[in-house]
Amino acid sequence: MNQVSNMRLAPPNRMAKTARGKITRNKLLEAAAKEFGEMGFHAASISGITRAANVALGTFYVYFDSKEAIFRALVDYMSHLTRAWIAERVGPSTDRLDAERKGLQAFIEFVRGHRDLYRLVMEAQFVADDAYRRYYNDFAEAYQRNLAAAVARGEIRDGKNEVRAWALMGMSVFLGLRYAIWDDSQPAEEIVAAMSDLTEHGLALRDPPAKNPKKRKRG
Amino acid sequence: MNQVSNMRLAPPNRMAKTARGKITRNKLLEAAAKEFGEMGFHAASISGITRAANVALGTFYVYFDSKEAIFRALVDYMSHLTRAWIAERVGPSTDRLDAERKGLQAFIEFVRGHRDLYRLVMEAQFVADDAYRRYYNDFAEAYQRNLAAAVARGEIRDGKNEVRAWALMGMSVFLGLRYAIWDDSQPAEEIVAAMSDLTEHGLALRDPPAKNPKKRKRG
Amino acid sequence: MNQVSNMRLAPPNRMAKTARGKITRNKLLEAAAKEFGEMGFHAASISGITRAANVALGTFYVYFDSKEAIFRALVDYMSHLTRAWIAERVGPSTDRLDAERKGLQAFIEFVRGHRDLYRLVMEAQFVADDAYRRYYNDFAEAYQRNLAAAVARGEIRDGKNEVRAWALMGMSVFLGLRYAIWDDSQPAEEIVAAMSDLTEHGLALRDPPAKNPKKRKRG
Amino acid sequence: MNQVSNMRLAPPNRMAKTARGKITRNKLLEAAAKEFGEMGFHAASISGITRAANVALGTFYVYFDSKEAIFRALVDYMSHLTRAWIAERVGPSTDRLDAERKGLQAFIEFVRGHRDLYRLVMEAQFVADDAYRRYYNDFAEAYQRNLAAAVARGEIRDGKNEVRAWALMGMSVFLGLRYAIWDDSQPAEEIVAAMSDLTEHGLALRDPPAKNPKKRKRG
DNA sequence: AATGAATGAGAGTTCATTCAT
DNA sequence: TATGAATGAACTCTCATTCAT
Repeated sequence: MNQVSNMRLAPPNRMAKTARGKITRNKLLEAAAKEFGEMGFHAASISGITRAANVALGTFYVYFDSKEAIFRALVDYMSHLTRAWIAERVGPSTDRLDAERKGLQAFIEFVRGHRDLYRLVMEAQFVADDAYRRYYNDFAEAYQRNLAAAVARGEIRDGKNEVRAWALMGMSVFLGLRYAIWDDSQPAEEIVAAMSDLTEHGLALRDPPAKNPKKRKRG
Repeated sequence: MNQVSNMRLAPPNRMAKTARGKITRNKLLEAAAKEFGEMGFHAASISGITRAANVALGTFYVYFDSKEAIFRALVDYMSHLTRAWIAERVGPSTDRLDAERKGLQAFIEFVRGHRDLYRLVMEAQFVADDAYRRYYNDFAEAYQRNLAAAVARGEIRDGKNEVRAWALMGMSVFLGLRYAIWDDSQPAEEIVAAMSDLTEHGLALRDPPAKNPKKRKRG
Repeated sequence: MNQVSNMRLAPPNRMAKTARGKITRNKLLEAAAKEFGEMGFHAASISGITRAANVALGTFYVYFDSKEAIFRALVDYMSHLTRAWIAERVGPSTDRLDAERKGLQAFIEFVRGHRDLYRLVMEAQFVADDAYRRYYNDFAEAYQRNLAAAVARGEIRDGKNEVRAWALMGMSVFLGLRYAIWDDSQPAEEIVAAMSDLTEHGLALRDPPAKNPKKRKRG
Repeated sequence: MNQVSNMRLAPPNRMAKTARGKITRNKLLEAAAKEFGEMGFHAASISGITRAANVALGTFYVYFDSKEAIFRALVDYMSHLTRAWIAERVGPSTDRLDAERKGLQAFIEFVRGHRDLYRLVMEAQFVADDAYRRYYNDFAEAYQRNLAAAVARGEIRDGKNEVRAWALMGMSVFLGLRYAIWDDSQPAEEIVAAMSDLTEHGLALRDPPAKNPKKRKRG
């Protein structure tokens, strides 16, 4: 459950100067992740966080400027964490369609394993809009680049990659919400298979229903 | 901008019995929609709402049980409003792919015209999760039914319609966020065209990359 | 001791709309005057004020925006109170020197009777500097006008009345501090007599020390 | 502006034993003078002081017992500084009226050059009342002695010198506030001239309005 | 002598909700 | 139906001070 303890980086704000300080700071980050994730930003309280972290109330303000500041730190951290997780599972140089499948699979697994933390990202839209936008804009840009590269390699059809990136992110996010956060009973593979079919071949019939079947050579 | 005044229904809670009462209740709903949309649930205040509605503070509780109650009423109302708007623009019996195009177009237009109100729906996830789930579950069910019917009619390929429904909703929502709420400068038609291409034909090359390049007709 | 209950005006901020409201507001003003006067601005607490006023904590903020706001209200109020007190005792149309005597006498009596309240005015310099300046600037202007009028009437010698006004105010304030706030054992009349002698005739010998001692009648 | 570094004395509290210690202590005093002067006692913070002094927070308590302690040290120091400055400029043995003029001139110049530090003295009334009283009592006593001596020398009229001392100090303080701290645009000489005229000759006409107008030479 | 992490009491302020009128 | 005064729990944040290193 110790979802934040494996943070390699300790996001800025007010850095600790001693080892003890770093430990305390991390305890606070972990406790905050838990509190925010479980109760939401507004229901979470600083005193709850410090209680969970086993430090005095004032200690919080030694390391963070405000409730919002630690929240932002966590959102930014999640950005790295999500990307790292997915990148690791997608691997370096697969073809795009395979990467999509692996990416969604990794994403769903990630959300299932970090439900609370992911909730926090979604709530950022209403607490730290700029951090939220940054999170998805960064993601979208990388996505777009990957799509463009795949087009260039002749792996996928050409298209408006920016829109595609946002559409694909939206899919993942909603599938994550529905099949990871709300109900994780279905095997990720099934979700992935269903979505892959959609994203790869679309809804349309391969040979679109022709009025006059004879005329058809193809689309 | 009087977005709520044309509410036909006045959602439950505490119905007004007199004409005067109905007017007051509607003033409160409108004011609340504006306040919640502009400032978010937590930053909005009852006193802000009553001030905007030009009634005394106590009057609020004549018509609504709590801050959350009026918020829920608005979320539910939005559900009807969105669906009505889209249904009207998609029309009765088009083929599914066309309906998808029209539906997304209508959705983007709707969000662009009701930015604040739509924000409120998204925030529901953190304020009234059940209302939020209901909102999307209802949507997803209808969506699923439509897809199933289209499959039955032989209009689209078969597939796991539940997943498809959530994926397609996610696309719309994210495209709405990106191209309606954050930046509405691009013509909706372009977004629709780009997404349609994706949802209809997918990313994969029409003739999937053949082992033997000779066989390819186009690439 | 009920020093503020005889306030006729209730300074603005957030006016009460009902009789009950006015009463509550005045209770708060009285309690605040006492608290600020006795403990000083920083040591005084809102909860102390509301406790003394016998209302709930939140009630304070129904009538005042902040701790500073009620403090300012009291400073401004003191300005009126002081002036009214003195004006009443000096009477309408005496000659200037007599007015000075009566004014100082009234001032010392006022400070002796409103020690705490007067302390509050002095502290304003460090809490609400603008209110403090306004207080003395207003006073100084009136003073200056009176001096000018007296000069015009041939009652007193001509001179730079602005400087005179500030100097005379300074005298009064310090004598008030020393002989009213710190130690009120000496009869006001004696202080007044001593200061009048100074302000009327100055320190210099009546016949200024002549080069030629013969001319001196007394020394 | 290094106003405190030339402190010869380092007031008690906790003396430094090493040269390094003395330097640190002085850095703290200087930083505190600046912080208190600029922001006032309550808005100033120990951490602000140590930051300005470029030492760690804990170091403060090596040299001073408390925030109030260092404040007091500065008030006492100011007492010496003010007196020294004025004494130097008034010189040893002038006649009293001339000394008054020179004294006020020196005082105004001093305040103009040490605005912040002087502010600190005034605030002492609300932070360290005893130090404040000591400050002015000491001043008043010296003043009184000077006046008595001048009376004895036949330089000035006899009168109640204690009251005179407080009155004259009040004048100076208020003129300093008005013409040094709030607005220093007017030449000190003009202020001094105007006040000297008042303190030397008073307000009254030289030949007080006689019953028998014939005797009047002027007015 | 110097450091800086840790403390925790206490402050001002907000605001949904209640209730007497 | 409408009012608006009153409530008080709960919150975030500050900062002088202590103490182990």
